[in-house]
Amino acid sequence: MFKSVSPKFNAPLMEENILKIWQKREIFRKTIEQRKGNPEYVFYEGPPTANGRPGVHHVLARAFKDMFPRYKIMRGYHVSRRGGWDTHGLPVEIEVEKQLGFNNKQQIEEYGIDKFNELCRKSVFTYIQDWEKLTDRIAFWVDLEDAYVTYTNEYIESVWWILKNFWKKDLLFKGYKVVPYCPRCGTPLSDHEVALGYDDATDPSVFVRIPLADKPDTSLLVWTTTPWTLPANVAVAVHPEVDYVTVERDNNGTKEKLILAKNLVEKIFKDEIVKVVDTFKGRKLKGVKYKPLFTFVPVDKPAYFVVLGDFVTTEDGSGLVHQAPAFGSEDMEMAKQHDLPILLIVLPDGTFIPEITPWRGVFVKDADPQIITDLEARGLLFRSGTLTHTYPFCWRCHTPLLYYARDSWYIRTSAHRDRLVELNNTINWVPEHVKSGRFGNWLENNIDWSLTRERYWGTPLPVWECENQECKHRECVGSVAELSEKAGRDLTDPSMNSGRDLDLHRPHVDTVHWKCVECGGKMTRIKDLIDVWFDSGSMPYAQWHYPFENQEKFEQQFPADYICEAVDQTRGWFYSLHAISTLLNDEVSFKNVICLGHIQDAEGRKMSKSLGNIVQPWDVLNLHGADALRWYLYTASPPGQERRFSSDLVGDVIRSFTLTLWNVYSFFVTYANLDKPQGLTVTAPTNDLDRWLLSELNVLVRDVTKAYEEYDVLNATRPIEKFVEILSTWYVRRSRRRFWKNDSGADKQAAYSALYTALVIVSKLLAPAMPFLAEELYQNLVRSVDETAPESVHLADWPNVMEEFIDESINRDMELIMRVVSLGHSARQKANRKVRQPLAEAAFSVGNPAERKALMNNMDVIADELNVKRVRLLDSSTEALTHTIKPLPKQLGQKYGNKYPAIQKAILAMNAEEVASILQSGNPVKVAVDDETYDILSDEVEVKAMAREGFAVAEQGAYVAALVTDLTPELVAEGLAREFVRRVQDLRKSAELDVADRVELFVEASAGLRSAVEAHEAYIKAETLTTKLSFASPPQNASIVDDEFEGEQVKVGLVKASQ
RNA sequence: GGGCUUGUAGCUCAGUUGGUUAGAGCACUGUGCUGAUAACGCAGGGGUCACAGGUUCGAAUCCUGUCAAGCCCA
Repeated sequence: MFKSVSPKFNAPLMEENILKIWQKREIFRKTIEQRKGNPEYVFYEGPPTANGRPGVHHVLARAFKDMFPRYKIMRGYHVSRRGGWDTHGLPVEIEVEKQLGFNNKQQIEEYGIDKFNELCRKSVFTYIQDWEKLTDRIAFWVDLEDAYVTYTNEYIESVWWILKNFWKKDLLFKGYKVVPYCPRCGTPLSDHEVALGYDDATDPSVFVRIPLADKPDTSLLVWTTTPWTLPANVAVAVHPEVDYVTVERDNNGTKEKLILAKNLVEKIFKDEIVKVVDTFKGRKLKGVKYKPLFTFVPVDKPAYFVVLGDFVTTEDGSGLVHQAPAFGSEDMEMAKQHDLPILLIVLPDGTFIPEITPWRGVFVKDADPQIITDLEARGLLFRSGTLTHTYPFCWRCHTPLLYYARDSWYIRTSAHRDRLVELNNTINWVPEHVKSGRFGNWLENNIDWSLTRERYWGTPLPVWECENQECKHRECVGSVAELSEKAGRDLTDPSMNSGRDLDLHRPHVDTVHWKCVECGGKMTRIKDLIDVWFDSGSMPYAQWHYPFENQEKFEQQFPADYICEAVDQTRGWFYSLHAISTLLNDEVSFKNVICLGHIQDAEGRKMSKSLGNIVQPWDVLNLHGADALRWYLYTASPPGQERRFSSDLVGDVIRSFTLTLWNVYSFFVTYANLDKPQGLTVTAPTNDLDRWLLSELNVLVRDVTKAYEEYDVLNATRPIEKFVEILSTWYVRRSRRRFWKNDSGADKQAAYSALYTALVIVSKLLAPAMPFLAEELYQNLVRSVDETAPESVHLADWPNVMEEFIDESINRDMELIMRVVSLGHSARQKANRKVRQPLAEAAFSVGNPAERKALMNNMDVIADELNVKRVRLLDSSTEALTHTIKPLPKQLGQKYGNKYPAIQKAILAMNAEEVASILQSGNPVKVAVDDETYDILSDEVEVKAMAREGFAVAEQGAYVAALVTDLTPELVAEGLAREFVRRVQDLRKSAELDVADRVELFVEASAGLRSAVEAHEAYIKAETLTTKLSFASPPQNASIVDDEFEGEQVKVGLVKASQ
């Protein structure tokens, strides 16, 4: 009937087999095709770069990416899950540079951009097989055969189309950007490169007087470590909220006044006595004009006044910050805000321009002493010294970096700031705080998107400029056709392009020129590439080569219902997607997003190569399998939280969850194959356990479904664990005898049906999260008996909630039963009465009438679990009871506020029995405190009944279990019989008999035990499948056990009976 | 330096509008149960709820500050 199931469980082996089945039957393809024509559910794959090996953090993202499409497919949606690869950018170039032994851009240019880019193109897919293997093994179903690739001409053309669109809307513009720049290498450095080169440096530390324009005796005191930037000064920044002072002091015989931050006075003047003549907030200085220090370069806009900036600190310096927009990014921001002039007084080689006459051609750092001398001569120098601090150097040549304004192209995202925020508010973020927190704040403080990258392997910025310096006419190109038209030849036709196929990368695209329409000059592409994030953010359009092809496909696949990446993507992919779709379509590009936390090692440190604490995904997969790994990632902590990770933690999943489920499954199959039950569908269960199980099962379906709809991964998974636990430890354990029964009556059938239904539905609920185990169960439980059923659990429909089975009261009642049984066991333990020894009676006290009723209805279950002859309620009318009372702080505290402590004290001072009897009759108790009387109601005090004597008692809250522990000779005999059965069962097991084998027993026992065995012979024979029990010496071939218990001796011999 | 997040038992995590003695699972110890189980039941040890103030009758929870960790930005 069913394929027999080994109780041994080998996850990796099972999973490999399932992989083969999926592959052979093309299940993934079928999950897509089967739902063709149904509503679309759209998932976007954030493209990874394949030029590094995939790690555990990639498994994390891919596991979360996988589960919702799987769920939606089972709900009947059509989900095409297209993969993608991010193939451009600096990391790729750095790989190739390493390979070639290069360490600067000049070497690349000498080597040839053409050849260099070809190597980049190949390098991108170095590890693609690793990626494909891992993706396959963890069952991330994504279409990699038809994946989009960002370096293709088609992809780039779509990106160009988007840029042209922005150009037409005046959203693409040229400006300045201050970047860390190496004057020797002549190149800006990426953040990553800057981080490589920090070192200690000794720089000048200079305080300068800047006299006010209309009060020459008063100066701003300004501090800088880069005197060479002073000739480019155009403003001074102060913090609006910081206190500033004007101090008066003696300067070589004349009085002078200086303005500086109040709390820096002591630090700057040390022992010198200065007179504070005025104190004021920084904002009062706004707009105050001063005399420029230098006037080498004329300014074309208002300059030389005080501006307000939150970035100003009073940790060092003077609290007044000199602003040279060309040489500091904060300075540049201030320049944009206040429309300040930008004085570019340094050439790309790091020397001053000719206009700076005294120091023309001098390297700026070398000019520092001369500038200081000049200031001193003019009486503007207040103090000069040196300062040692960490400063970035070029990691290649150790030249100190300059912060330096370079031409840069921007997208005017700040013009749509409000819309970016509005649209973001419609997105469902998990966890929610990212929406208004990290991502929302970022949008609210949006600055224009700097696009330019001065590199080689990336999407070229499609802007051409007239070489004529007088003209500089610019055009943006939005398609290959447009470029061909301008160039006057079909760029896609190799015969017209020196035999070359079209390639939109450098250097080929740079060879396309045309005549300027304004002046007839030569149009040449500017050299810039664009930020790779623009590539990935264009993916909704560019993956389809939209709008040049696939318009319908695009319409159907935009926007995404769901995306998922780690939290570091807030300003990466999440932003680039959002910004592009907002500016282009005025729409969101994704509706739901799970933002994952990072993975740390078992000690909570981040995983890094240098610490050597990286967990390799394959180590975990080979040991525990993909399901356990996935399940761990889903259930361990909320998705947005960073999580500690180790192989051992994944192993716990197997022990605590997988094996429990496997054992239930194996149990079912074992017995079902013996009994061959007829029909396994559930109609109207009559057995209480079945009714309870099916009720819990459908609550589970309801809750898990709701959680999936809300992208709540924890609640889509953890409740299944809980259900499987009670399925195993309560339902199966309580139902065991129903399956053992010899007859095949209706009750047995019902038990099979209920358990079967639970297992099949669990396998479906599990399918999106544990795709392998779910399939294994489904194939055997469903497919092996029903060839018309869907071929795979992943082609099956998601289970519907059968509301008619849900009965909250039966769930509550069963929970109560479990609770009182647990208390009963506790009482047994205290009385030192083991469970095998039957006891006469257990009595309980419970919270309310409904619970009393539930207890009465389930007395047989409780009696059986606790091995007692009788179960009843503790009853105050028939036995002496004592009561305890406990005032409840929640109720009384909220009602009486600060009078609560006194009231509580007063209640406890009263006679507990009196209070209990009043409250139990439903009347309020009157309590007097400080001349006031309060009515205390029955639900404001907990009353607990306690049996006074003759019982072993255990309690918890309002619940009490009391056992009668006195033993009669009959009870003792029955206990001995059960001990005897236990020995025989052990013997059966050690003799490796089959579950259904019949045996003969030969017994030698001391007198007490012998009479107990005789008294319970029928019970013993039935329990142990014994056909004949004789008090005689066992034969030679018997399995034998000798034992002693409860003061009795026994020797049992066991022989398999001839049937 | 700024923003966001996190800090509860040896480990992984719950903890509701502030309210009884801060919980669960794993691990450990004891004990019981078992013809599905690699299990399971009961009990025990294990806590400065990161730290310091504040609000309150009452704070793991609310407020302020500090420390530590992670990410992003400067």
